[in-house]
Amino acid sequence: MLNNDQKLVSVVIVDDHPVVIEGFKNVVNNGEQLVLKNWFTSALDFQVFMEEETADIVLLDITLPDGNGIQLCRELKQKQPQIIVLAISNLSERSIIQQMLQSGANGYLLKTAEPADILSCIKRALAGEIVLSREVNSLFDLKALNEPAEIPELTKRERQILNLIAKGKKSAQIAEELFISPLTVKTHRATLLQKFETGNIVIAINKARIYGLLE
Amino acid sequence: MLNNDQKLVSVVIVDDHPVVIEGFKNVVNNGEQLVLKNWFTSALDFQVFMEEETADIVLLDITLPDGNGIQLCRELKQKQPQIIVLAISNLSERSIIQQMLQSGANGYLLKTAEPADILSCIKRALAGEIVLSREVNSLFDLKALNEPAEIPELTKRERQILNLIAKGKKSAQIAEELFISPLTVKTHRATLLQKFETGNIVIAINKARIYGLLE
DNA sequence: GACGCAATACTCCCAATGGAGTAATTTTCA
DNA sequence: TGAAAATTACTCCATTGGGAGTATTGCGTC
Repeated sequence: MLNNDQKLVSVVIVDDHPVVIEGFKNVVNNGEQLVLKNWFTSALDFQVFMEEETADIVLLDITLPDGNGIQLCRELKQKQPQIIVLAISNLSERSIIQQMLQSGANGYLLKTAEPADILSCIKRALAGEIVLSREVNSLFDLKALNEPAEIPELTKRERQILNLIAKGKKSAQIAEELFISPLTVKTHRATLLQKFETGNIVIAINKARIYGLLE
Repeated sequence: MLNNDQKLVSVVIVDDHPVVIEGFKNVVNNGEQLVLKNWFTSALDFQVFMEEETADIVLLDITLPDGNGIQLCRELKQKQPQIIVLAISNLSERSIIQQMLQSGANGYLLKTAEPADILSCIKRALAGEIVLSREVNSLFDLKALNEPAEIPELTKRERQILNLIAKGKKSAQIAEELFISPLTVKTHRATLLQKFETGNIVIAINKARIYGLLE
């Protein structure tokens, strides 16, 4: 059902699950004027591609094995602000949605959203709207989401160590694995507790999980 | 590429993400003789359907909003042992794969698996093999996965305390909250570590989460 | 009423974690 | 190239957690 007087809209998908990409292919193919330009299962490949190329819409998973979507979105929007970025995620935590929108995303879609809902969001985002998929919309007020929220910014090493802690490894094991002193692990651990504003590593892990900083 | 002298293989998909279902539709449509019979985004709907109907293959997500796949698989296999159940999941935790296989699943696929890998697994499962997707296979030895694994049986109090620990509360806080001695909390904590066969409470929490013992 | 089990509470001892600093070296990037 | 940030490593001290054991009370149930 192509409308000849409107140009095609190119879409790029970033998600570490090939099956999810297959799913979005279906959704995109059912959308008017939408053409899938490329897809990626890693943040790095996507970044390399975006150095040279562009797209009209990027569907961006926020939890990727080699990077976090919030950061990715921020960087992309700095270089190519005209691109419409729609975050896709499992998480309906208020703070992470906030973070994503404040990083310049044009919308936030849950992976539990129906294809029709996704297409409607894409269409509205193209028209300049900031969009939330239905379930997110029913949970949060878009206006209220514009208050500032602080997700701690972790360094690579800190994220790496937090992930190991979250897997149940002790400082000594982590030190051995990373060829550093247990005392250094202790330092990172302390920094993590500070950044998450808690004195309990289990709480830090929980927050990190919510914010999508794990895995 | 249908082969007329072989009958069609009916597939049912259970996953709470419509996009993932769309993806599996693509994968199934590219498979020889595979026909998608139905799909569900909730455990309950699936169970109701399976009371009256059957299928050759069930692709079963293990994390569902209203149930856990391990239990679902066990129940399904009791009623209809001929059905080939392939678990699909994000988790590559040894213990959960073990648990799934011991609940009668015919295989375990990661959501990060490539479509070709998934089709190959389906084909081999149809031939009677117990299959693991490529990445799982490289991590674990199938034989080793057949050692018995058990979900620990927790008492009410233990589950209650584990939940509080998982929320990041310390023994002292828990004691205060439950009007018991911190030493009693310590005893329960020790019992939990024993039952989960670990010396690290984070690992106990992770296992409990996987087994659906939390919240 | 005897038995099993859950829940309670304690002992001693040692290892691990958390709090608060200081500081050198290496990487990153403007 | 120079400044800022990240990574490394340490000190001292207090609190918490983990290992191993013992023991009492109370509640179902067979």
